[in-house]
Amino acid sequence: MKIGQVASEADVTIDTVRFYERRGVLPEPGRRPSGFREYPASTVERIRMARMLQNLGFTLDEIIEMLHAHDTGTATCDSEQWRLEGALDRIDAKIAELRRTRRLISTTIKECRTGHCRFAGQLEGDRPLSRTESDGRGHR
Amino acid sequence: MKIGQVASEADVTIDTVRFYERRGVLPEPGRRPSGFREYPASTVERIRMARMLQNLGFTLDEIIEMLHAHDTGTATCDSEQWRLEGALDRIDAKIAELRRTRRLISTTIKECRTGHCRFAGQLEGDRPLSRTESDGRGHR
DNA sequence: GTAAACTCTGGACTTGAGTCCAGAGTCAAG
DNA sequence: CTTGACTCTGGACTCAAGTCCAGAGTTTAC
Repeated sequence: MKIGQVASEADVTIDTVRFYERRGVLPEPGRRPSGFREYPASTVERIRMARMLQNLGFTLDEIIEMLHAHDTGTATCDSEQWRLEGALDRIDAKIAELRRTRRLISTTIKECRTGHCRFAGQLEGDRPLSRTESDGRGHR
Repeated sequence: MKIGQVASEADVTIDTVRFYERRGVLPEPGRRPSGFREYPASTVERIRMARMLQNLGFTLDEIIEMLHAHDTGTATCDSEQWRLEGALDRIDAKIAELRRTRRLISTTIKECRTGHCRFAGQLEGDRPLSRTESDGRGHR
């Protein structure tokens, strides 16, 4: 596969594919005599996996580490080495954290409903300032 | 509270507190006659909440939106308006996505164990086309 | 055998989220 | 008081993760 096809199937730009190569997310692909990169179909999966992990808040460096661990672990694939599993631990940790945060938000909402908002006094309540200016610029 | 105390209790730097103010995560605080910012204790909670959400992969803009929705909803706190709940939906969505990704990784690991790694052929040494065919165990 | 579409390299640019001064004023403990 | 810690502003800087060229070569469909 040429880079364009890989990119479109993995739903990223060509630039991103090349960037991933520079960063080490993807190994250097083979080249045609013309210099064009030639990818195995599996590259699409690899990119998709990387994007998923990124979406979940992992940095490229973490992802590179996971994939690299996988790559090298693959050498002894049936051993316990395959550390892509580290990703599972991380994901479990993240899920747990999401649950905690969810509970906290839930609580916060209930508190607010009963008039004990823990963010009270941020704007209303203590009018001191910030609400006064009418530039409407608001936040964001 | 002065900025330094807020920062240390929320476990961020003073610069971050001021940055959050510029971005709108925090409303403009009151000032002492000297010009020093004066924060209500609740600011610490607000920052902690923001950090938690960030940790989970939400961008500052999303967080600002959630908090702002909360702030304005607060005015009618017992109404249905309180859209911080949007955060709950997002968190639920994220948990669902984490689960899906977890399953995918799990599968990938199993595949590899049985010699059908979907990333096969990425490393050099990859037999020409990543056939990853049933040559038995992983690879190499 | 041509266009149109694709790919190459290398570097510059962007955006998000901070981080780091410098120079000057303020606070609080002794 | 004085001194050392704290705070102010505004702008420059960093780092990650892309994104966007320009100018030149390659492939493919007609």
